[in-house]
Amino acid sequence: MRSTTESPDVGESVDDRSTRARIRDAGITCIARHGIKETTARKVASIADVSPALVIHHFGSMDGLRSACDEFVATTIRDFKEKTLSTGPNLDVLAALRNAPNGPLIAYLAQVLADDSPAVARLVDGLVDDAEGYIQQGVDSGLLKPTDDPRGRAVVLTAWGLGSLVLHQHIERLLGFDLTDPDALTRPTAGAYIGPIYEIYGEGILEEPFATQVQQLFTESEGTT
Amino acid sequence: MRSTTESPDVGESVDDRSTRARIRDAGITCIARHGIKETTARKVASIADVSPALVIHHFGSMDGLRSACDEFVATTIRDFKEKTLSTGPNLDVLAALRNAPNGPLIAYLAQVLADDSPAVARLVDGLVDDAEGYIQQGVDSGLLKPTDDPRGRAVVLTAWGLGSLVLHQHIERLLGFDLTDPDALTRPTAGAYIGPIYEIYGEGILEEPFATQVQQLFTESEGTT
DNA sequence: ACAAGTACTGAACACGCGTATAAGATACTG
DNA sequence: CAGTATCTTATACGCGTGTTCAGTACTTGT
Repeated sequence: MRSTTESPDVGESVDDRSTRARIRDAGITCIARHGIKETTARKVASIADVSPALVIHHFGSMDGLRSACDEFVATTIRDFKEKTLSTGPNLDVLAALRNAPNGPLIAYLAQVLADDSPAVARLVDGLVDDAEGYIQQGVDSGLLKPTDDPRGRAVVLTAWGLGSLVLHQHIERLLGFDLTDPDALTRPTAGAYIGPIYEIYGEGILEEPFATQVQQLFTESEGTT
Repeated sequence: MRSTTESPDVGESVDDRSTRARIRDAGITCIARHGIKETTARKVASIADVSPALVIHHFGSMDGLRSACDEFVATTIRDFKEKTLSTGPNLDVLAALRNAPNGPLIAYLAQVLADDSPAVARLVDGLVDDAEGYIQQGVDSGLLKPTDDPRGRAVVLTAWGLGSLVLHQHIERLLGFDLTDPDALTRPTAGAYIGPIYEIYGEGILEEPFATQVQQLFTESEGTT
């Protein structure tokens, strides 16, 4: 079908290292920087150094570009997770993604998570699935306490991680720690954010007698559903 | 100055129960339903059943309307919190707001939290302050464990609560529980969300030996700042 | 070398947007 | 009653948007 100067039988990868990929990456960059609604065909075109018409020519519409960006980010994340799955259990949903090299993935996520799309929904579902797996690993290896509701715990932990990412501006204002920074974990202010988290993860925040009391309150009202 | 058919010396309240307030409420409703970027002068005008020009006439610009909405929601929340402050400590940032009667406050928050604005930043800061106060109360009364970093704990807990709110669509998809529902806490699916949370709040998720290990790791790298 | 098809651009279209302006309606003040 | 200030609307302007279209450069297959 289409080829540049290389062998045309590779299909996807040839198609991808060309202008079309540059435009897609420009879209990801623009969304990561300015958000979805501020990402216009002309801005993307200017970043990719092409004409606005070419954006439409390659992706059909701005919606098509959006889908392509979502899809690409999702598969990139999935691929990267597979590669680093052997790192072992991790409670930070984003820990693995931080080391990913392909552009501003985390900032893109922060912008896109709030505004729902099918690809993002699938991505989040995948992250929850992974979290559930990681947690199970942790339980098996004796690092994490077991639970009656592994799925619920995975959803809550993922929501906390991703939700904090979406609110990164507030967290940065309040703690001086920017979650969208790729090197966030090595910053000196990282402890201000991670410290309280692992304090809660470690021992909880409820005093013992009250903890078991609340615990029973909620294990009564469910469990039989 | 301005009055309808009532005494003109009350100032604000007279100004407020009239068309201007209807437009402001229409703005809040529209933002809560469709988000900020989708909230246009014409849509707001249609909801308030007035002409688009009147929106500008009363608020100067769409930015003015946005500010007025932010301000109104913020003061409404602040007022309501003051009224129900005697309820005692609470770990759910939104628990108090749920009972607030004035329209879709929570849905408004969910739409606005991601997209920063000065009023929202102040509101979030206030919520963190309140959380810190609540937590201190809890510690004093023996319900909550003390911490070396009360501020950090308050920020993290608030971020978790608000972040989950922003991601309500994902949580609803995964757990069947809608955080923007004013009566969310009475729904039968509430336990699926609240259960895991209070399990973590109660006992944490890390097994004891590993917990203290991680704990020391992070108390070493900070504390001296 | 020639035909065909693809990559790419510049200009233009229709549309929805925020907003200004002028005029009409309405209600207070004297 | 007239005068005046405010409320409210209809209309229109300018702009940025997504997208279309005609046309040019270039690459590819034969």
